[in-house]
Amino acid sequence: MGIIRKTQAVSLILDEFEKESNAISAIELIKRLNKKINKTTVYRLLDKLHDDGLLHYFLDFNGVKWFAKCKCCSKTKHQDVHPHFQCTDCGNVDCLEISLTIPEIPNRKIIKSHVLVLGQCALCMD
Amino acid sequence: MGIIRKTQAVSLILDEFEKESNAISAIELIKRLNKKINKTTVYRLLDKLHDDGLLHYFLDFNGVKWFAKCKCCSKTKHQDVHPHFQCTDCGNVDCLEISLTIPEIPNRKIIKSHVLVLGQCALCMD
DNA sequence: ATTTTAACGCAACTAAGTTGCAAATATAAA
DNA sequence: TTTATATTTGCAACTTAGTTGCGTTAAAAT
Repeated sequence: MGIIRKTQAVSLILDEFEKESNAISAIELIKRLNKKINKTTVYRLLDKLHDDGLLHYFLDFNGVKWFAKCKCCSKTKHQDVHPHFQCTDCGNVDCLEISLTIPEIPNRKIIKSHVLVLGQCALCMD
Repeated sequence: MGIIRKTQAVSLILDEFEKESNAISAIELIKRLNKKINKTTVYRLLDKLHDDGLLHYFLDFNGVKWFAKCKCCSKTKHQDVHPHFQCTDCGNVDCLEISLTIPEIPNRKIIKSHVLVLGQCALCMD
């Protein structure tokens, strides 16, 4: 697919990711842009932005889809393979700036892996 | 919660996990036991078996719930923290017998983590 | 300015899982 | 071994997150 036209909806979504350093769930984004963009469009654009390598996504502990800006992905390959962290208290999700290496596993060809860490973030810790 | 009565439904579910060494998705289990147990009951019992430390569960790349026998969990603590592997071809999921250590992260208290690996299993590799 | 084609909004749908409640069944008590 | 009590079950209806089809709107190419 890929983005072809720079529409108003595309800018609105990209704006949200500009002013937010954390990841944003699809649900949250739909809430924020409610009345401005239809949820179908939000889902479709998130997909396209992912295809274009502008965003990456992952599922949290509840199976909900979260999106975040890619720092080093191209249209062809999503290089951004880092763990994601979800706070039990505030529910916020962000990308961890560490890289984990999954060891080779006999008799299996690893394609990719997802690491999701659950815990308390700095703000919720005390 | 916890299992209190050894009912027919409980035995049927435990049987499925006896004859299957891999993980089983809730959906698959409901299909297999269709006509024998209602899906509400299946979900409820899976929850209870999890609470009792007999099963552990995790979400796959599609956000679908999978359950597998615990090898070393108690009612109070789920120790079974190992990666899970999903095959792109056959869709089967199983537990990897390796343990990964998530490094300490500054300013965060880690509670638990999920590692999900996607790839090809031995049977689907050639 | 007109045409072409992609993007959008809406309503209706799907899939996975949950909830409330009455009926059935297991266990405890008599 | 029957009766009483309480847990389990099945059913239908609901919820939540996300998807699909299609007619309309809006970019952008001509």
